[in-house]
Amino acid sequence: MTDAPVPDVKALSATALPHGESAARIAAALREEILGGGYQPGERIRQQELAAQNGASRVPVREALRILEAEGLVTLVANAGSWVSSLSAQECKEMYQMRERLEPLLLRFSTDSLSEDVIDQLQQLADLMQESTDIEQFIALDRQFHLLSYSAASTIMLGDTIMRLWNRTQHYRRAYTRMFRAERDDSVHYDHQLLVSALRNRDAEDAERVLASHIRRTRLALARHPEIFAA
Amino acid sequence: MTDAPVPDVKALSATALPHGESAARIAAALREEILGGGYQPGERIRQQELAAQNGASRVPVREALRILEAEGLVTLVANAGSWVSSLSAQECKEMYQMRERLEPLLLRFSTDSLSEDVIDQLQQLADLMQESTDIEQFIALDRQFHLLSYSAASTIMLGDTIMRLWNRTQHYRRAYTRMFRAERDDSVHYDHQLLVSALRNRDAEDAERVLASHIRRTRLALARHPEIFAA
DNA sequence: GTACTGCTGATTGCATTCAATCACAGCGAG
DNA sequence: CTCGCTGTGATTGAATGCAATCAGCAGTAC
Repeated sequence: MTDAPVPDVKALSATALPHGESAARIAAALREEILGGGYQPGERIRQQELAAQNGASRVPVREALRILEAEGLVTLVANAGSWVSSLSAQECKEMYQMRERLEPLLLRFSTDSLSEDVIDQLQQLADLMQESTDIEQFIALDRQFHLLSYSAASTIMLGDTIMRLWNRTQHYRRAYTRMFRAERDDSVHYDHQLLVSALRNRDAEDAERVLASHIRRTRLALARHPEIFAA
Repeated sequence: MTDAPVPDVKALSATALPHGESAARIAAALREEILGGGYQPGERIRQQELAAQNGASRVPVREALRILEAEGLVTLVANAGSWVSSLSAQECKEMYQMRERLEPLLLRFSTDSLSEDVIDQLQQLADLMQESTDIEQFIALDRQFHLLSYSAASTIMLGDTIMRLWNRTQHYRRAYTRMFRAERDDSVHYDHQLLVSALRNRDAEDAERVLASHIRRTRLALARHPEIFAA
């Protein structure tokens, strides 16, 4: 009972995987789990449990937790444990203000190099989102849309920082989306369409402005629903 | 010769320090060492060595390296080793562009809450810098000046991100400072004086503009000296 | 002389093991 | 009944030891 329940599967996957990537792999798995909603903010993470799930010992798990701590997704307290990070309304607002200034910059870097193909894909994603009824699907499409619009930018830290901002606010964006659907606010979709137009015209200036407004609008909408951050 | 040369001191400090903070402590020590110029970009970091220096085993050292990797100060490659991260001219430019957009925001958050005392200190630091002849001292004062100007802002991720940007570019700022002294460029000092004035007037708009120009000017100056990034 | 192969030492990656710390239940005193 | 104390179980922190991997070099074949 104290041993792993599926030792054969564990051995199978362990031997198939390369030596020297455990920490990164575990971190990636946990990250996906958190972003996907499998863990709630404030939920405790037990090292032993994670180790068993990934067929590894606690040492690489601890390294993985350090990685996610640095990304802000997990909070570690010495001798106490680790929890999925949660945000206050204030912190979330701050991150949206950062996004408001950073993402237009990344978009500018991307605009000129975007292929027509990718812009077509963006158009499709925007249309799909407008017709989407499933919340999880909408969340995924929205993320895809924006990240794809940045995909032609070859940056190091800027893209990375923005990814962190997206990840840390992911849970609250999901909570907000539930509200948004109730309120039937279509401005999000208009923003997306305007963005695609600006990109097609290679008008970086306009694209920056539209994107800044888009993020700002979301920030203000979030501010109107402080109940999301009740914790 | 393979053992630690000062086992007594090691034991002394180990027992005096709390249990459960090793990784953070080692990370902090290595961070200071890198920022202080003790390590050069591209220099290799050996786990065993670091462990011996800090009187710990390699396990917390590995956690510390993961922390610094996430901060961008260290680069890890599986089964190969870890090195102090180095930047290309392109990456450095990118980080300065990020700073150009983010730091004015942080300064805005800080402006209203800065006490007159702190503004006086800023004035003193600006004056000291102008008279400073030692490069290391100038670097330290400049860092103090800007971080102090942000000190009244109570942010979570914004301040953190900016600190990372400062840290990752620290080595190249040091290299640039050597150039700057040769070129006798005083615009840096004028910027600082203008910044103090704006803060004293509580003119956040003006402070933002001055700071953005200040950072932009440094970025352009760095771009004129690509030889700094020869690697 | 050059390219390839196998070996050796050094270094990293991870599992195991033990020590330190904390949370909490149960008990007793006021 | 409330407050404080103590002991036990659970959980984390870190040291040790072994396996996996890599870099460099000697030796050999061509």
